[in-house]
Amino acid sequence: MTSNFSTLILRCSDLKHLREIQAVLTAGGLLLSGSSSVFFHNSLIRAYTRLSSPCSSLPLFSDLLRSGFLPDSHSFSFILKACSLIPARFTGLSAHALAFKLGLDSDLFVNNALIHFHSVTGVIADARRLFDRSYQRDSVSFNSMISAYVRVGDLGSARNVFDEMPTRDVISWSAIIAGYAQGGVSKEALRLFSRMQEEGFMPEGKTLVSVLAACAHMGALEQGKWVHGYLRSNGAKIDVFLGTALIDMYAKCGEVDLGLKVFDEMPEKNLLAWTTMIKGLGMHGRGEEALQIFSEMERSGVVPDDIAFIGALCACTHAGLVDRGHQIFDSMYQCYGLRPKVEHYGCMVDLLARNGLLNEAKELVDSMPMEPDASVWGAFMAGCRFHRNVELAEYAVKHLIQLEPNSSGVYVLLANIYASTGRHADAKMVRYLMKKKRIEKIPGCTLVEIRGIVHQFLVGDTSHAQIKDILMKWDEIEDRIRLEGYVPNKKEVLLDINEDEKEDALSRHSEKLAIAFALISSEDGATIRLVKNLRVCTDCHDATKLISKVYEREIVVRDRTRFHLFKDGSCTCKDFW
DNA sequence: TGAAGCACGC
Repeated sequence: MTSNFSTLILRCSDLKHLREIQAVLTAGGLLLSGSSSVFFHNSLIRAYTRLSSPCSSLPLFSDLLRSGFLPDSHSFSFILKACSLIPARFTGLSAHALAFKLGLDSDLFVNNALIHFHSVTGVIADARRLFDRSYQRDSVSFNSMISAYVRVGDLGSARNVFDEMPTRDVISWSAIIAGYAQGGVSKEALRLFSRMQEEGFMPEGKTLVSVLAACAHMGALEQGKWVHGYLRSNGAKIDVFLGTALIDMYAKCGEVDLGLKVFDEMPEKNLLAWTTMIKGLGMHGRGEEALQIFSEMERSGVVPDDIAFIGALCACTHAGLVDRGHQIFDSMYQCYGLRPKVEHYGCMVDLLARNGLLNEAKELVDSMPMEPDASVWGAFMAGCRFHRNVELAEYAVKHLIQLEPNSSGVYVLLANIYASTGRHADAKMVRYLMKKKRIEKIPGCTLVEIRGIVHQFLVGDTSHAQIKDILMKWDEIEDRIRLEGYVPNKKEVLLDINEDEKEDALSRHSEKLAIAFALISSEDGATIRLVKNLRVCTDCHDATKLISKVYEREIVVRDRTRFHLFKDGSCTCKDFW
């Protein structure tokens, strides 16, 4: 009978069924008496945790203690897992104390569960102490420690543990790759992924989700496609995690239509999948489609959360859909009882300000129920720059500088506004202030993938092996686009230099270096894909439009916030960004 | 028995 029930519990795949089994066991008096009592409690605790209901596990553990039976090492490892998931620090600490009293804390499984529990709920030093003192260790102990460091963003320590492991397994590799991917160190994540394969490990779904995130971050389309192909050729089931990661990768690598295809083929979509698709379309300026998907999501019964609303509002911003933005913003509370957060106000201010409704944007900022943060003022100020409104920009700057006194962005934006409206003395003053406060500009950086290898260019970069050819190519490009009407736009050059030098500085923007390199290194007619860390500057935007025409190339540029597709001399952003 | 994965804002 015991084994019958245990099989039932083990195979149980839904909560309702599990509760029914528990009721039968209780009614039959099997839970609180007899030799199988501890065993049944353990199985139920484990099953509830596995079915994502760890809160139902806690009372079972208390019942076990009250009944007078002594929990065994299984009980402790299962309840600690539940406590890690909730997370329930107090119960976990009590379990730790009891395990210590019973001498079970040195058991390998219990100790590993304790390492995990402490790393999730407490101080990482506690987890480390348990790891260092453990009587015996296996790969799980090491893996738990790696992920503990990854969780707090301490990649150096995670890597040390990884390097010290006597034998690594797929999970060790997945954990360290996830760490680099989450920390934005995408290049190292991809490098480790190749090393993992060289050492003969087969990646699993969870590994590939992290790899795809790294590809998305870097704009490494070829490598991302390789992962997709790998999944297909292995007949792997694309679950909601992998599907979402693929959609995100395709969208962030400039191929949002391939993302749509993955999305349509997904048998099951959760809120994250919908949100990723909405945001992906929005980034490409396809606001109408994004909002259609948003409505479809609502119709399918998935309830949007505040992040989904950010996606929908961003889509309105990139497509200039002011009225729809207002409707969606209002529906947050009216339809779902969600109070807009400061981020949603930020989106609305962005939407209004970019569309020239600066006064309306200012009214919204002034009437917000919470203090506007730097992103709200930043959005407002970007709108002021776009529409060259110096007075309102200065108003924004006063607030922005208080909130972010050391951010270079504010100063750069302000100096650009002054320069572009002819107030050169003021622009100079801002530059002087930056120098005095030792605020450094974030250097512009552009990535370009050529045949699966990602090359990086910084502004004024001369470190690339082919830099001579690249600069020569730029001279040729500039000659050809000047014939089409290109005039270097010196207004946005911040450096305190003469006019000729300004042109020189412009021509060394990382985006131009990357395009010149791509033109040398890729086949005629191949699409060029760039990823930038900042927003595209006006001069690069003008130049790129003409390059797409003269060289008959499609150029896809992902900047800090959205995509630009340059083709035949124009851009999908309609000069609006 | 245990350990690893996805969306937003800058």
